[in-house]
Amino acid sequence: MDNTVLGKDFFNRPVQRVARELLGNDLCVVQENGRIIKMTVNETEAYDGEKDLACHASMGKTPRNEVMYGEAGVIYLYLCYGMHWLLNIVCGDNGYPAAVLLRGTHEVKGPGRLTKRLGIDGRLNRKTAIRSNGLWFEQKKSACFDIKTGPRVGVTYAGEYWAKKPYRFWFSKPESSA
DNA sequence: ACCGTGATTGAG
DNA sequence: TCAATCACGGTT
Repeated sequence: MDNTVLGKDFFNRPVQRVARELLGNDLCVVQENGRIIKMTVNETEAYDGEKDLACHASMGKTPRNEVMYGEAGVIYLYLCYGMHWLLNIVCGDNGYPAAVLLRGTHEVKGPGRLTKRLGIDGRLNRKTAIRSNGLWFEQKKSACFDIKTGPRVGVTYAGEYWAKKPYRFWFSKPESSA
């Protein structure tokens, strides 16, 4: 009984919808030692096109953000503040720059700590999120309910309109009511 | 609150 | 070339 792997069809949709529906599914990574880590996604953010002033593509295509203009389901990993690798998956139609940021799982809170725990870095940038590349997503049957939305983190520079957009999505385990 | 850290970016 | 900026996290 194979778990369903989320593929291009899943990510090739409006990024807000992908960000919301990715919650509750498993992020899977093969470590250097061959061991597989699986964690439940519980926080995401949507970055939606050149019009979105918080999106890396807001200034048009550059060497760094070029991958966002490509095929859905491809990994976008970039170094933030010189220290932290941030994991994104390209979403939407080819040619339209959008991506969902993986901000956290039930096991690890924070986008920088997440990649550190997973042991991933820029080597995965521009690779497709499939098992043979060592990073993929598996659909989980467990219900994901009570999804919350709110402003994205650390994007005040984008101006009030885009900074306040409810493009951040998260939910809590039933056990932890807090 | 403030700072480490270095790639990225646009300007000169 | 150069300096400002930055989708963070740890410490004060």
